[in-house]
Amino acid sequence: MPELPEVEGVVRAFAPEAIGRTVSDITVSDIVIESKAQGREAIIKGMSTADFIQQMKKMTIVNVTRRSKYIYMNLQKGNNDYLLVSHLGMSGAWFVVNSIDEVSELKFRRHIHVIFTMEDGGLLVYSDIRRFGELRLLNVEADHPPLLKMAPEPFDEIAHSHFLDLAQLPKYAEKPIKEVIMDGQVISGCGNIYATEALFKMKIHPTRKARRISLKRKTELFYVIVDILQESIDAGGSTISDYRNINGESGGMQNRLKMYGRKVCLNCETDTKSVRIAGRTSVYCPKCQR
DNA sequence: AGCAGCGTCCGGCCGC
DNA sequence: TGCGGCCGGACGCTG
Repeated sequence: MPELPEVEGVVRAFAPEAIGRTVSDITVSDIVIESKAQGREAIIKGMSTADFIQQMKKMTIVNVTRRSKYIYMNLQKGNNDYLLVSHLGMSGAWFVVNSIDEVSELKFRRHIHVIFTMEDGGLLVYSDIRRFGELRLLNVEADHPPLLKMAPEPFDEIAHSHFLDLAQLPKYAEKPIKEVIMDGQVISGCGNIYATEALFKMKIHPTRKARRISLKRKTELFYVIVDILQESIDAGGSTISDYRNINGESGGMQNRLKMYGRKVCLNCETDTKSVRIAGRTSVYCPKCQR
């Protein structure tokens, strides 16, 4: 599943392919059209399929950046600016191809839901096996208020003090630390994989209450998360389950994970345990993590 | 007002 | 082999 490092990899590969190109036409899968027609918010969020198709035509992609786990595509049409926000959910993937036959893996080719045909004839293809992803066309970021509530980028200077300020708030005091570090308003981009890794490295039990961790240890935890995110970016992200980079490329971080998905602790060979925190499975070593 | 809890968006995959 | 249940980012709704 794509977290911040995986999205960063997508953006780095996608941006040079997409910037400067103009959308000629949009094709939406029958499945999404039908789901939307029944009133569900399937992939295309906040507007009808017809409106999305109509508005996206003639849009020129002028920039592609990452914000937390979101891909932000700055668009222009005439004198107006727009923002297309793409979240990959559990299984979203972008492909830059000349024909959908070039989407080589069957399971991605079978779940192509939005095709952007560009004026030069090329295709920007959005595939999403489980349809948890989103495409949201906005005028400005503020038109979707939850985006404004995201924590700063973890690599920004202010991210550390922001993290400490929020993590010390009474409303987080009794929460499991893993839930706190996976809250995108506290620190952005840290999902299940990297939260699991950071807590293992810090030898902190995932259910430990936030208030039971000193300010000093919280600071250390913050920088461990940042370091792991950076290490993963450098490794090309983790290719787990349905995550692929542009055009199906895999990353290398999955081979460097020390706890996520493990049955046995690498430090002490104790069997790992798992517990559900905030609805998600959390793996930990009962001996190393306290 | 703010928040906890749950439903929603799904198909791959696992275990029986 | 067939099938029920599990899994999960982030938002929206409800109480």
